[in-house]
Amino acid sequence: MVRGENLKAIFGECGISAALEVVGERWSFLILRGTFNGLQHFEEFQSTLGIARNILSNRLGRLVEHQILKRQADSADRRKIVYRLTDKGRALLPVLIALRQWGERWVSGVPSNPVLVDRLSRMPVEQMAVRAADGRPLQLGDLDWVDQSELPAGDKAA
Amino acid sequence: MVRGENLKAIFGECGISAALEVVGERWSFLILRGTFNGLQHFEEFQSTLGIARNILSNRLGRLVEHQILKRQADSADRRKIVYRLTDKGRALLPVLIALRQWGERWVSGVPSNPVLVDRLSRMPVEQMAVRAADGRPLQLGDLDWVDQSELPAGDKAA
DNA sequence: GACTTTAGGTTGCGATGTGCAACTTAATAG
DNA sequence: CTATTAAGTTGCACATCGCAACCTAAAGTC
Repeated sequence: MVRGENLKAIFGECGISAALEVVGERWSFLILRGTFNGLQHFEEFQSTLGIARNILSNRLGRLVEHQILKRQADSADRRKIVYRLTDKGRALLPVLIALRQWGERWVSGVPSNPVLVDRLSRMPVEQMAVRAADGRPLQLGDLDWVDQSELPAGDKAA
Repeated sequence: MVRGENLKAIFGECGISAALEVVGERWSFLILRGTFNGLQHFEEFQSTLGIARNILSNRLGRLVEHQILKRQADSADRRKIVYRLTDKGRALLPVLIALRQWGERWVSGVPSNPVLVDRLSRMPVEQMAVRAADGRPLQLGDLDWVDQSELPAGDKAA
């Protein structure tokens, strides 16, 4: 399966290109990481990330445009603008964590400190993995691409 | 937790920046998606992705340099060069799938066809999620960042 | 109320990155 | 032995990035 002539079909419809059009630019992921860690204001992003002001302005604008962040006036100080994650933005958490875990394991080598834990159990979260419906982690060789019509009826999409 | 002064500590050590230095450039993810879907040769990437030849050459070189792909001579045709995923490259699968699922759900709107299924059960894979040790999916509010030293002893890192 | 500082930008300009087309070099096919 | 294919490289135009300086409006300061 997935060889030769039908590659183009797969590629054309793939959600990855769609995602990258929205968050694929340099700095976008780092800005999002910032919001997940509590950054809210322009000057906070600028000083923490060291990004150029014009680029930051542009990226925040694009993220707002794509409804990944929302731009709100700060009620306490009318000079300030608060950038907050939307549901769409929050949904990027698995991507960010998968990227972080990969970077730790394969690039920086050491598990980052602080560690991400389950608030209740205080235990570190699992390694991100592609999983079967029963929770089994799947490797590349355990996967197939099939046409929607070939699915056993009534399955929810992945 | 994670407010104000200790933000910089978190950011500096975060695996996300490490990961992005290696795979954060434009086209890198799309090239990797290609390899996961079976692309192997320069001309295959070029014609399928529509990327400029000089950029493709540069990106493949960088991915090889970072040991995400390996460059092998094709035994059958000595003009051809085969680009293959290394273990480090294969380990990016969760990132790619998380990105794909997000793009499907929040950008393109429709689940992509073909669907990624478990080879054995023929059922679509689970939605990628950050999970507790017991497999429970965790939302942002269910998570905390803690210093390594605060962990109950003997936990494996996340 | 004038004066300074802070927040969130915008503008200009040089350096870097991207995309296209043409060229190269080596191996293979006819 | 000529043509074609694979995998690049080179030159050049154009877009994006990053830095520094500037701008505007709202707070704070006295």
